[in-house]
Amino acid sequence: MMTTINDIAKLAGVSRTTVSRFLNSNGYVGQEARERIEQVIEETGYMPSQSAKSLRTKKTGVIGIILPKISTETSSRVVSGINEVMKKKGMQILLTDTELDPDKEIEYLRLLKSRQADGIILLATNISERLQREIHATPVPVVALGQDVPGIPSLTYADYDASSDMMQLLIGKGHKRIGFIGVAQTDPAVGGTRQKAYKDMMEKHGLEVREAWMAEGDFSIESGYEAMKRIITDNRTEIPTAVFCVTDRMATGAMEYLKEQGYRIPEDIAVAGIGDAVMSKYISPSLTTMDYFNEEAGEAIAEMLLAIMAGENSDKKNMHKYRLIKRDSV
Amino acid sequence: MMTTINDIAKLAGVSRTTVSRFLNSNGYVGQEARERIEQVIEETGYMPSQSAKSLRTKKTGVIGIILPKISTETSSRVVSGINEVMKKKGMQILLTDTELDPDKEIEYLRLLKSRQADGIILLATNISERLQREIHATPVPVVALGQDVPGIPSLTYADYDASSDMMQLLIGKGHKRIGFIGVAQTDPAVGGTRQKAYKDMMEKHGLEVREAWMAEGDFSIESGYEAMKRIITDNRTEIPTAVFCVTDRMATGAMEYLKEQGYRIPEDIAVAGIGDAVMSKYISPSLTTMDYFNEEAGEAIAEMLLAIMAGENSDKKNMHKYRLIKRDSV
DNA sequence: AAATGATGTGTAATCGATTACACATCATCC
DNA sequence: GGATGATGTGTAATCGATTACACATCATTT
Repeated sequence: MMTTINDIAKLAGVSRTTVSRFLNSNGYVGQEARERIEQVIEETGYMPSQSAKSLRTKKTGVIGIILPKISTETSSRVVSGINEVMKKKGMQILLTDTELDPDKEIEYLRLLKSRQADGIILLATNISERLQREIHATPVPVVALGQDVPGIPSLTYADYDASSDMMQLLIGKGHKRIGFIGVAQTDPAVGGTRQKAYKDMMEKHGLEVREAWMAEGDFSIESGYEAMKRIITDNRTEIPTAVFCVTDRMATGAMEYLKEQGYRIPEDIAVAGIGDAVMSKYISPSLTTMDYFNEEAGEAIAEMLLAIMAGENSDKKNMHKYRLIKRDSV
Repeated sequence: MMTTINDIAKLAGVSRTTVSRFLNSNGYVGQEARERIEQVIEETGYMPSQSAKSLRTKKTGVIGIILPKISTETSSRVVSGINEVMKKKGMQILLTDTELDPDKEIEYLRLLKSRQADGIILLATNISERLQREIHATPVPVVALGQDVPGIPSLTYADYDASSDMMQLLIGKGHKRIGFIGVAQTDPAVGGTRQKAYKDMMEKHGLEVREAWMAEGDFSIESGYEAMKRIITDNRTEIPTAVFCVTDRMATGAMEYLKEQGYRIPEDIAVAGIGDAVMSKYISPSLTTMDYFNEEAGEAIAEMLLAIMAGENSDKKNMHKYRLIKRDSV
């Protein structure tokens, strides 16, 4: 069937040890042997079995990625960045998708362990005790992106600062009644930190944080639409003059509702998002948002993982840069 | 270090054969042995080594995907669909990204072969001789999505019909001067077929196919913008009254340019795209486009691959359904 | 000329699983 | 009560690579 190192050895008239040395370019291999092996490999199209190799070396050349959802813009940018640096090291990427289910984060951690991934990048949505225990029981390096998971190196987005800056922009424009569309608190970064920054900034500037101006969505465009609808219909008299949405998708949904109802953006109500989805530049009005440089973040976390795999004793907690993109919705 | 099947056997006081039988639930395992093994596994958190398993069984439980570009909406939808069906079978996905480089398609085919993927899904951008030869030399099933690669089963989008339908819509609205923004012919499906449908339909309805009304982009939004610009500036007197773009991204770019120049869409110029990018619904005016059901296509190609892996002698060439989405840009 | 080190190659153990085969034991059937 | 088949377990070969170790040859050094 598949040609093996033994076949190559036989055909080239050498021992498989020599073939192995040739393949891995370690140890000495004579000119003659080298040429014969080269030729036989060429003829047969031989490729070493990774399974056999991994069994011996304990290295698979694969790094696992645990994503909350495969088909989101953020995920694909991050994966692209990770891939960018990993492929240079000849490493492949094994993808898993938790579909936002915390149990699956644990399940996939186990799975990647059994597949002996050389390292794991976790885009967590929670930081439960169980998850932390499971990570601890993982013999290969695990790093987290976007969420500060205690005990492991991570690269997080500067959610607090970015959200504060966005609020600052809104407040600087004179807005007093600012609404908020967030997500569930179980997600510490997106649900927790961004909301905390919102509240802190409101209080810091002596502005009222009114429950009725806050609504929760689930990352989807539709949920942004519904959240906005709730805010408007629950506040007949005093509706907000600006709304801070924690994602661009929800901001897009919110804008849809507002436009439908005849509100002018930003004259009647300003809208801000986070994430710089491609779309945000092309909707009308274009959306003021935060660029989180997801692809670069992917590259950075990959570099971190690589460094740790190379033995660097890293316990780093890094924060990634961000950039405010002012457009027409504010 | 890692606990192995031997450790489990020793701790449970049985042979590793029995443990293996327990793990794979084949052969008989007595009640007592079963319980002891169960307990030891629980205690140790043991997970069988996939490398060792694969070495023996020749099955890795991994299927490889070769993508032209990881971070596109199409790719991530397709991958999501593939993942959807693969995970039910306990299969993992190994991603590779050719960055639109035909040589890499071959390189990754080799790589996936050496990693002994159980099957390969190829989202090809070309169908060169070399590629076909390499596929032929691959001992595991290879299927193609989106491109009809001779000699292997494939699921293609109904590019000709979909494009014809779109042209029909445009022509039905009374347009006579219809422009076209395409991509390089090296991509048979997107570059070739869609353009052919455009030309055929023009001719069929006795409409002039003017070179100056056709421009080529590279899938990017910016290239759509530039292509539109070229069409407008090269046709001072007789500009098209409609433009058919082969992707939504390029259509978006084209619309940007038109809006910038003060053209009204669709009154002055109608624009149509293909792909139903999320964005297309939210830009102004919303874009008339074709839904290719990428996620379902991903599921379908995964099912095809699975069937072939299960021994079904499939040589099928399927075509995926599509749906015209009429919105406001036409 | 003997010692030394570089060069080149092979033998055999090993990684952690699966599985064909052999061998017990025990209940059931005629 | 011996044949039969189901149940339960172990021995050992095997998958395809890597690598420690041994050994041979040859050139160079002293």
